[in-house]
Amino acid sequence: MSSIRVRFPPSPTGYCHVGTARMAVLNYLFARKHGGVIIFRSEDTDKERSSREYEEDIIEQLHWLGLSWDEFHRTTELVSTHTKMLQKLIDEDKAYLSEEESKKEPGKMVRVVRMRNPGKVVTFTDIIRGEITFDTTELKDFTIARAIDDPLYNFAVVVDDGEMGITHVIRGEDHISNTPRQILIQEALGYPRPEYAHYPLHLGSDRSKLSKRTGDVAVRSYREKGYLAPALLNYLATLGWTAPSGKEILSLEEMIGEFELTDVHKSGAVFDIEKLNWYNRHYLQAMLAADFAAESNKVLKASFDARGIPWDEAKATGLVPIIRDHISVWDDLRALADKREFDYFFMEPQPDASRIPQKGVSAADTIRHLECVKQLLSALPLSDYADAERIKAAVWEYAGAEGRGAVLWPLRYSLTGLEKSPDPFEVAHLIGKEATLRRIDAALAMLAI
RNA sequence: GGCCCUAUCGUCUAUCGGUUAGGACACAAGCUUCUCAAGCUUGGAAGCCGGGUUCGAUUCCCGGUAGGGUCACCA
Repeated sequence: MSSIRVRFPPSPTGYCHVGTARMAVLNYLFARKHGGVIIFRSEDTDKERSSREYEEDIIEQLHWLGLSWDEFHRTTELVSTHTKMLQKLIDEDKAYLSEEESKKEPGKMVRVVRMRNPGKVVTFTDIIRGEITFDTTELKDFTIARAIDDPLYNFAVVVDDGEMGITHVIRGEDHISNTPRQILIQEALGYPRPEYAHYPLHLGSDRSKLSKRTGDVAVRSYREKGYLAPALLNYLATLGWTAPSGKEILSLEEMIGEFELTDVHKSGAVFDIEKLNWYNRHYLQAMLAADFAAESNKVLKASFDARGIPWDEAKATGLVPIIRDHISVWDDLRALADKREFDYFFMEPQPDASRIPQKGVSAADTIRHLECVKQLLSALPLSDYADAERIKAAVWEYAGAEGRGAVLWPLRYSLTGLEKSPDPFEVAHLIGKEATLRRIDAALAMLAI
């Protein structure tokens, strides 16, 4: 039996940020590794900026990533306890009500609660960074509540952590300077001090704070672009943590098995979209064929529908293997489809006559090659079109003798109308014998003019 | 600016005083059925600077520099 208790304390003031996800992942791995309890606590003390919509998004995205928790709370639902503790501090003269002019609304008088700062040196041991010391006198008598029934974050956090028996506070290093304040409140209230672990923040490509300017920060936008949950999860976990085994590709279970807070790095890491893409490609390749095909067809169909091109499910399904090794993210497929990269599978291509011959090869020779290939392919029984390898075998000898490029380029270009595409055998296999011969004829006709 | 934290290839990192400083992403070249993609092979690429400690420092200590964080009646 473990007594470890951690928390996910996001403030619902925006859509689930990748930083929030990373915080949750680290807490999750630690808690699950040690059989601890995870408490999701929505830090909604800022009533003006918090909203249920954001809270729901955070819950939805964390679930999408595969994370879970054992208890759910909202800070604002715990205010009566906060008020009680605030009053206790005031009664003991460890805090006091202070009548001052409002900073937010100049001219208006408010009664905030200020901590009576004992002004001492606070030292705490961080699991990731070791000993950290602060002289708290410079903090003066800091504010802990806007009013007796309206606590500020630093106060609410300490009370909630204390009441919920939190044993490990795992959070980003932006909170490291909050820690001495919180320890002061904690000591005044008599709560035990939890273990602290402050991990470094991840940075944007220019090493500044990751923001909308340096890249996407919302988990939902990665999801919308077609990143896979296990890929984002894997990347986020290994950004700032290295598994002892040295493995870079790890499932959630494997990460739990290998995770230790002491292996979390001390320096900030740049969020590298290229590496995320690599992870995503890996997980895309690992998808079950049927699942991949279903999603692939969905994305492709949306593009075709949008452009009014007739949809052919069977052809699209045949395309799946080609798509599979051309994309890293589903968005890549969307972009390819919108750029008409796959249109030739569904409709006649629009080749440019001048580009049918391979560079340096005459039109006359090209016509001759195309005629020969046409003979070979037309002699090939329909059943052989079920296998690209047999189509290849049919023309391979001729192409080898006459120059592969001189033969294969016009073949492929005639079938696709594109300078870049999968090989002609694969294409012929997918569009079938009839279309293959028809397209060769069309190319021949263009060249004859 | 004060305080706190950090510092190895372009990026993510390994190294826990002695290594030809290893790996991954990205990049380049070559190969593999014309093009593209994938794959395979090969290659270039790093210890911020200055002092110590030590027989020996990337590693330990100090200083500098740089970057980040934080200095709210936000969280």
